[in-house]
Amino acid sequence: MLDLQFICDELDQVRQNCENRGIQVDLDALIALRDQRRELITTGDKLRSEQKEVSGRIPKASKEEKPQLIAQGKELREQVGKVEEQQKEVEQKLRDIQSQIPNMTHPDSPVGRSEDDSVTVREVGEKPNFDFKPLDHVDLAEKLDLLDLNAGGKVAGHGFYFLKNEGVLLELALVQYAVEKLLAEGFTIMTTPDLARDEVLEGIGFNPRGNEAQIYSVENSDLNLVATAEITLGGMLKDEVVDIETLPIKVAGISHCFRTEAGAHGRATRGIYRVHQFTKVEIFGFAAPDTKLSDEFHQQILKIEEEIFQGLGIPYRVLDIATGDMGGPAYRKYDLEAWMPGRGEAGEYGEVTSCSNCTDYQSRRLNIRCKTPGTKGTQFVHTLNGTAVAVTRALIALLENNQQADGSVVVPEVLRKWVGKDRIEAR
RNA sequence: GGAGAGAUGGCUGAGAGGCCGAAAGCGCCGGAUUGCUAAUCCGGUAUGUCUCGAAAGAGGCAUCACGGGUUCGAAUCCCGUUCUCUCCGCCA
Repeated sequence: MLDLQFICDELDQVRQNCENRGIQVDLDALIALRDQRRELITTGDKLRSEQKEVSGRIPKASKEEKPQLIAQGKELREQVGKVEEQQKEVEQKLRDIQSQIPNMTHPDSPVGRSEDDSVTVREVGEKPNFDFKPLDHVDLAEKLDLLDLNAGGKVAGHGFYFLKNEGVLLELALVQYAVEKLLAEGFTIMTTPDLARDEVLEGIGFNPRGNEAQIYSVENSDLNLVATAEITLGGMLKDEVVDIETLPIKVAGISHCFRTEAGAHGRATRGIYRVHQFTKVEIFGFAAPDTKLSDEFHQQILKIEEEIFQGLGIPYRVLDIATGDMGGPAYRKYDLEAWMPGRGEAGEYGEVTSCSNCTDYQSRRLNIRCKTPGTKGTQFVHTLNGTAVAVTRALIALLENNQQADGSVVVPEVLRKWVGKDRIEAR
């Protein structure tokens, strides 16, 4: 959520930004509601002030005066009630509009409405040159007995899967590898709840119960299965004020992620590219409210993500995501797309990680602030997030890039200590 | 799951219908003293929001977990929710 004052002060900028991001918001209605709200506050404050004054006189008033003052107090109470009701209504409408407005955008982010407008920053690593027709991860996993999609479908429906044998070891190894890396980078690691309340989801920028919600919600409760540990890690400091000296706070969480993928039918439905549940190691940061600092932090997170894929020996490219494709909370966003030789006709890039600087967009609604000693007031912190490893997609890239002519898959050096072997052979 | 106790500022903790945005202490900031450090003394020190102001600032209102209610008036009384603690039950 953007600051209301900022929206009103910089209306043209905000309007242009909504345009760039392909979001339609009725900003004029917002301004009208803001004015209404202001008026109601002024009237309400006056009435309350009067009410306080009247009730303050009562204990000292004479017996004769009292009944009249009490009657006056009653009258004022009713008026105050009415104004407050109106104010609530107006504020609800105001908030509805306000929360549709996306974050402002980094001046260097490419402007454009679709993912095709995103800019490739760099391509890293050598794509493998196969002297045979490479298989896709589904065929590979079947040969090596790493994955059971049928069983997943039977038990929970399409989009669920069982990992088996070295598939499991690879999942655990990828998690360990990411955790080891993040520890070395000074992150505090945690495992996190796989469920979270509506208000936390909303604070992070997810819409838990809308029509096209990507979220599984639990009936008769305000809980939802999390789509990412970004939700829980960000929610961790909800309503707190931290000393600015403690920033940046660097955390990382291991969690399951659940996504309904509503409306995504038919798009890359084969295999485990688009699934309803996967394991992820997520990077999260709380930074001082200074775009220069949070941008630097953002670059650090990107660097970590890249080093993780470099370490795995998987070729990838970095995309600077276009304004229209980055989602509401992000101020700037990068994606890593790994080379997936089994995708499409002759291999394609597929998204494996992303990282965003959300500046104060999430913290404003979550009410996460920091305080600078010796100064008045508080400021909303900046939040950042990124994927260290999303297991299923990393697994796809890993299997497809490391396949051999005989159908076996070479285990990347860095994972061998956990997988316990160099190569996964067909059974 | 059952029974009970509780939630107060950055922290600890008093207050039990009006004199309470809230004692005291800690912490922090400014100053005095000080060879340095420590100690001592004095003063200041919540957040949000609206109005006025170029600003410094001044004023109104709100906030004692959250949401309702009672009352002329609620941190204080009542109801609901969330969370914490203790005991019992169950359990990996």
